[in-house]
Amino acid sequence: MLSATPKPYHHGHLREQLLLAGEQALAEIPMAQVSLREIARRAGVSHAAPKHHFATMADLLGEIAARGFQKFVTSLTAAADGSSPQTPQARLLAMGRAYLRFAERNPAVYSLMFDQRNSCTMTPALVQSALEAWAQIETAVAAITGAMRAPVGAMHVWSSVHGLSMLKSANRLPPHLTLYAAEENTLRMVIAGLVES
Amino acid sequence: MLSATPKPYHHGHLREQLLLAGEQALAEIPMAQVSLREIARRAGVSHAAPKHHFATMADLLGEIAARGFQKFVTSLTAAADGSSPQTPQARLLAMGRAYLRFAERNPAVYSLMFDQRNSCTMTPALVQSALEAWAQIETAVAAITGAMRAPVGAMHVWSSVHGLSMLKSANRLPPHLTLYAAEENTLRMVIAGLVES
DNA sequence: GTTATATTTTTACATTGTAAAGATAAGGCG
DNA sequence: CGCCTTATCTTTACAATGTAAAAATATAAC
Repeated sequence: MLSATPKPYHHGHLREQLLLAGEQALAEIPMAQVSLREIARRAGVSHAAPKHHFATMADLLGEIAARGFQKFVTSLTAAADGSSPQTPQARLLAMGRAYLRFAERNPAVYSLMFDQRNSCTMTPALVQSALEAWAQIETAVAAITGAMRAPVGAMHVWSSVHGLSMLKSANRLPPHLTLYAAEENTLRMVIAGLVES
Repeated sequence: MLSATPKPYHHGHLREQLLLAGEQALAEIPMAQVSLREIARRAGVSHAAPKHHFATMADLLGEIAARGFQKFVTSLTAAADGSSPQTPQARLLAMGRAYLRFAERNPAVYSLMFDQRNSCTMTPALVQSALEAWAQIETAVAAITGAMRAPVGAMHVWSSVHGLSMLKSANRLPPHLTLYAAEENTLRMVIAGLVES
């Protein structure tokens, strides 16, 4: 009865194209203007076409967020495994820098990944990849603090970099700070807090 | 020609009532359902009535956010000046706890205060009260680190508590953490990072 | 009391997300 | 190949939203 053909019928790859169009829109226009109809427009289909691939807009955004988390995990891994022999601290520092860079380069997707307004659905894929990211940081922290203290330590680290990213993209940091140096110092303080607590 | 009467004409205090209705709505219903028309409904006026008091919905929300920052500053001050003789660390710890409590009790207003989507206007009042909050934390940090390092230290502290608040309200913290203890530990690590860096 | 002005309501419009019905093309099967 | 089922997309429709303009109404000034 059912064909398991990977390619859809008319458009080609509408589902994938909608995701790409959504990501493109999030990168190009202010978030408030990203609508389902706008995404459909960019994909070159009618405004109701997405319905058969995503029941609701929150589902589409949820999948975009999940994909964001995957790229995010990839970025952190790449940064951590970058230059070969490292101390655990240097490794965590590299991950922290990669974290901040990802948030800076993908502000809209990043804010979707940590959305406060339930505008994106918590699909299993989203939860899954979010937990992966968490585990990744927890592992890096464990190498410094030991497994016992890793959960709490990871929460400390994540809170700091997440908070800094959000404050920055929301323009809620006071103007008299030179950002780059402040970021580096924050990362150092976070790690110091880990070690000394 | 112009009267500087503080009380409006028909309704009584529509401007104030709209702000109250907005705050009430933010506290009672999910954020996605808070609309200008809903707020007008709660104030018992037509959907276009707000126009003469707030040019746009973002302006109304901006003023609600500004008021949020004012209450926020008040809460932090109260917590800091609570029990009389304190070490600088104890004082900062109390402020950190008050910060987390405010965010927990007013999640919608809090997320408006740090809005990512430009859904609220950056009125001068908003900027002003946000800077006050910042100065307050910076002062408390300066008592520990000295004025020189206070700006960077304040950024570290604020990032941590803000990040933790957001992660919590967005449900992005892993489930296996017992929250209260983790919060206390995070605050301790933040302060340790301040001192030892 | 009359007039000017501030405030609110009515009415209107473009846009949005979603639902349902209709059109279209692909695949299965004779 | 020809028919039919099914997946995909479009058309059409509807309720809700933010904003704008016009009409109505109450307050203040004189």
